[in-house]
Amino acid sequence: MLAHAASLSTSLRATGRQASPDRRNSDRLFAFGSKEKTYRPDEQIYREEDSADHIYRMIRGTVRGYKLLNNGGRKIEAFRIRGDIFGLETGDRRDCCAEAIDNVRVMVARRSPVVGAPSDSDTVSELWAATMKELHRVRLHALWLAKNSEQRIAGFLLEISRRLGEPNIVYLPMSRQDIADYLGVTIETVSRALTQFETKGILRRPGPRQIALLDRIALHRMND
Amino acid sequence: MLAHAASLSTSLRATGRQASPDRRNSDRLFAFGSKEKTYRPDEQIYREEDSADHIYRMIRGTVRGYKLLNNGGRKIEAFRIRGDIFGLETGDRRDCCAEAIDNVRVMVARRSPVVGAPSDSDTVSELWAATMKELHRVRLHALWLAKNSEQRIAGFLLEISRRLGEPNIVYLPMSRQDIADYLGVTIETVSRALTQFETKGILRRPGPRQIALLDRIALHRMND
DNA sequence: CGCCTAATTGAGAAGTATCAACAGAAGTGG
DNA sequence: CCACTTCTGTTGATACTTCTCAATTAGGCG
Repeated sequence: MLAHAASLSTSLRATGRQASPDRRNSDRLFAFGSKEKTYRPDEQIYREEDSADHIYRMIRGTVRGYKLLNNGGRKIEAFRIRGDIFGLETGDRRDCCAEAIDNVRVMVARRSPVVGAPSDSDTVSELWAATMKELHRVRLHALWLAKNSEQRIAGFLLEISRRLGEPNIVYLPMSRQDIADYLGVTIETVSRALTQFETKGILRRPGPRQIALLDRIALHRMND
Repeated sequence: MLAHAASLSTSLRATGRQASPDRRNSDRLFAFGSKEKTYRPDEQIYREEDSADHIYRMIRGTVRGYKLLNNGGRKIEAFRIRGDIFGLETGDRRDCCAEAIDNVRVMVARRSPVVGAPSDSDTVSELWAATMKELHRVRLHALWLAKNSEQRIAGFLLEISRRLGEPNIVYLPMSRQDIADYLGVTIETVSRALTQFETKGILRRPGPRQIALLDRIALHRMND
């Protein structure tokens, strides 16, 4: 029982840092009867109002989590990439959709055994870590409410680059429409900001889906 | 142990609904060695980078949780009112400030005993419920990224009215600047939207801090 | 190559911020 | 009690940002 307490406490403290995509970080969550599934581009993983029976860990590819707006629009809440855990809901029904952007491979675990496995303290700890990480991410996203389009797009580039391991060239898995729906702006605004950044020498675009960040400092300065 | 599993599961499911401000909902969290504290208007409760040792439950008054932006601005992340639990952090340091708006009374509990009390399944359950409720709230807030000023202000009025129990007249505890910083717009934009709503007969303003919502349906229509 | 879709660019309209002026309420001191 | 100050909120004019709609270009793929 003390072990339980210690691990829960540890997980609460550990989530200030970003968890590595290392599989071991969520081994316990997906230890019992979990299985792998694959999805094709634009294939739905779950819809709003589906029962929230399972949680997922990304193995490969990119997933968009989004809500359909009543005006016909769409708001993307998160992009999930390798190592991310998603599908943690507040109720027993999904409150957003999830669908594959490209070819996706995930691990799927039933939520009930995970939630109801109290003797395994590591499982509880991992669930806390994943939940706290998600809370932190959403809080940061909500901060963008006070930012203009340039700042949002700069922030997006830094975020996606960091999560992909800061490669020389970022290969964007998502379309301009996806980016726009994530940031709450239009595709034209995204496009214009990228053009402007390229003009200033902040980035270079070898192709529409490829972006080389030449000056991360400049991007950081916009947000701070 | 099965009781633990059941309660954890239950709390996950229960948080889709809004918890009532009833004290019993968080009795266990504040059962051990918690004490009450009061704060005067604009008094700081904690700062960013303070150690996140305690969690709080609102008894009376209103608190703003906010981050200072590097451009000198301020982004309010949440208003906390009677019954709300706040101070749940992802790391061991505060990542936002909290300060009293009016005369505030809170219950304060050390986080460590709460987190490290595994034998009390209700405590774990309540911590889950509070965390999940917070996650849900922040997710909704992030959705406003895609909304214009009119929609944000309509949404704010509905939110604050609902949380205060939908009285005939909403007495706003916070200033226009607070509202503006919460929504990511300017005070002038807030003011103009209120004027426009009043012109349309959607609301009436007996005073600057008093708003009578005459047509909630119209406000809902703006967001949907 | 030719088709189809995604992305970019341009022009004008709409939305929002900025700056300035004004109004009203609350507090202060005579 | 009144004059004065101060603070908050509202209103107006203008500049800037972002959206909308349309046209064009660039890439991907048969």
